[in-house]
Amino acid sequence: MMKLRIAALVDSALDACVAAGLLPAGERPRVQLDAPKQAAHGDFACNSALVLQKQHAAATGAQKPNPRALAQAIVERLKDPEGLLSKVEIAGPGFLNLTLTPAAWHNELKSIEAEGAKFGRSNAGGGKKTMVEFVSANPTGPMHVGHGRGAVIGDTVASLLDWAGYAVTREFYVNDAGGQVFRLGHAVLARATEIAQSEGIEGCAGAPLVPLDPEDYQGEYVKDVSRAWLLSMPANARLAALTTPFEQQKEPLRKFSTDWVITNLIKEDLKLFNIRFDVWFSEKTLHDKDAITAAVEELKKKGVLAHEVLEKPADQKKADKTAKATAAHEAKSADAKGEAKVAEAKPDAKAAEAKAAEPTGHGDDEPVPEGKPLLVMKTTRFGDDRDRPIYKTSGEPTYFAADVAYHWDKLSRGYSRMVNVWGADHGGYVSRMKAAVKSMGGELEVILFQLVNLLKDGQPFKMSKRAANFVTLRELLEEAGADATRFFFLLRRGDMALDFDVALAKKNSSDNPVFYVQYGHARCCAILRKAQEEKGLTPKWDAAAMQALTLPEELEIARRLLAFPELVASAAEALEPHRVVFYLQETIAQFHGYYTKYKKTERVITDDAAKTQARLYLVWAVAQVLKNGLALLGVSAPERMQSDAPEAEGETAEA
RNA sequence: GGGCCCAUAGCUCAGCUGGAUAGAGCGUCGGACUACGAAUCCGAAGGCCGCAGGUUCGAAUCCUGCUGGGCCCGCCA
Repeated sequence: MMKLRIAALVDSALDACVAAGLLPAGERPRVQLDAPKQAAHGDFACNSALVLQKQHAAATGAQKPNPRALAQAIVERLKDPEGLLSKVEIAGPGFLNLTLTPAAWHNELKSIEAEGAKFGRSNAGGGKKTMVEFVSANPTGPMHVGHGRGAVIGDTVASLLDWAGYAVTREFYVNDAGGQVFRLGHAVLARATEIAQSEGIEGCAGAPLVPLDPEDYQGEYVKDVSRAWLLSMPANARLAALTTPFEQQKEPLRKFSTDWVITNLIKEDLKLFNIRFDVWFSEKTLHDKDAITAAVEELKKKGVLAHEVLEKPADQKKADKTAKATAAHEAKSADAKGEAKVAEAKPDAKAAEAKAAEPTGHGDDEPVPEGKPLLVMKTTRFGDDRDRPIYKTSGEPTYFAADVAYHWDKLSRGYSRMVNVWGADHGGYVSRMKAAVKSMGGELEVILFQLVNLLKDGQPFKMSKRAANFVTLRELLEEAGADATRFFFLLRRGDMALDFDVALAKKNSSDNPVFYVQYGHARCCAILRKAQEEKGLTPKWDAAAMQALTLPEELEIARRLLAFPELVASAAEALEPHRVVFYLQETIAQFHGYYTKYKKTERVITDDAAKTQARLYLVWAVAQVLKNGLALLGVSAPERMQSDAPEAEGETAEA
């Protein structure tokens, strides 16, 4: 990377300053080069003289720091054996403004051709074993929009880390243990007895109705599971299954139901999104192989466990809390970490509030006996505000305990970097889990993403027929298409709430950011096509011809394209995929500007062979970088845009 | 009551881990095609970077305290 080469030059100039006694020996902040906003400030601005002004003063015995003098000393010692620099200026309080020769950029552009689809990758991560755990939706129902955002952020962060040279594993933690999955099983049985009567499925006659419990999952999809369950067995076995008490078949029901949901709902949706997981990790296997007791043993050795009587949590507005809990439950919120609720209409919250007022006897948990000591993890020592129980009064492990065991497992599998992607509503879980991982000697990074507001032409968007309160992810995908959905989910920083306008996402015009970028790519392709068809020209890097790239806009584009690998690396480090989105938008905007400005005077394809060859290569390079960036985001880069004919509704699909 | 996140142009948001005169899109107003894709571009107007302190060569960025908004605060998962 060009920046690193220049930084190295400055660094050795600083060494020379040390040798001359102008700076103290030893550690110093690394050389930082910024891309200046002003073109007049050159290609890179270096602040070393400002950063080191005090050390300089101390070493030279000067009364007052004099950054410009230091800058001067650096410039005098700056060696440039390759002749990369055309101008070095001291500016302002003591910046070094460095300008490269056009030839330096021309030569560097060759790397885009050399690396092709890999341009943008680096080995910044040094092959470090890294896990990104994301979605981890409960296998109890369809994914909703909040899961979608988590899925796209997680997948793209994983890609970013991969591009930045980490050895990445994408993992889905399946919460197939605990109370919720049995509620699904019970719902499936109950619905099956309904269907057996209403749909006259063979071999079911005479089965009594099992009533659906108010705590069971109410969604329509449960009937699909029930139907599949009945059809999965021979007709002559159905009546027996329908009449066997739930308690006696809860485990097989659980298994069938969660498997079905994962296969037919979750995996299907992820497929539409083009997301593949490397590992599906079942929570149940942790229980089955006693991983929790094993993890507890480890924690004991580390001295982070204790027996404690837990106090009731601090006072809260009770009415409010009950209302919320009910509302959330209504919409099925006892979900694992992939979730961020879709903004829901106020009326529902109101309804829930009203509901909470009546004594519905809703309580999915038995009263907890107080005053009994429990085995807890001392997470407060690591920044949590409350110690967390490992086992419930009933003796069962808590969800937290399983998660601790799970992360212990991750650590023992050798993941030194662990990233989890959670919805903002799990914010309260972060410090606890970080504390737990820290006590086990690891470090956990958590990306918390905020909720999604679905809009259509600025108005709240509603459509769900199947899942009472939520727009499902699949509905959104069918409405907006995978490309637009992915792009829109990445359009904002994760810690910002996101307004997702479905109407905008479908629009074929430049106010639709996905379209804008894809169109830009297609436009470049159109130029390349024309050159091929009319002149038989193929873009390729040619040292002699490249000298024809002299327009300032052309060099700016080159500089921007060549900064792509660095951008990817820093976006990966910050775990911020939205940076790639902005980069792509800005890059293509710059190209459009250049193109329009010169379309009458300095066209790409002319009779000037060298200019044509050089510009063709530049256009090709723009397309290649856009293509790579879009690939990184999981969005297609079409070579032609579909015409906006009124009947054409579909998504432009291209790999 | 406590914890996490957010506050930047009329609206929606960037701001590269502390750099020089704070940027983009939408919206408003005014312009540019006999086409290598006008599905685009150019220009203008628009700012107390929520408020008040602090840190330093230098703050939208870091620290503290306020104000306003979101999420959360079970032995549930």
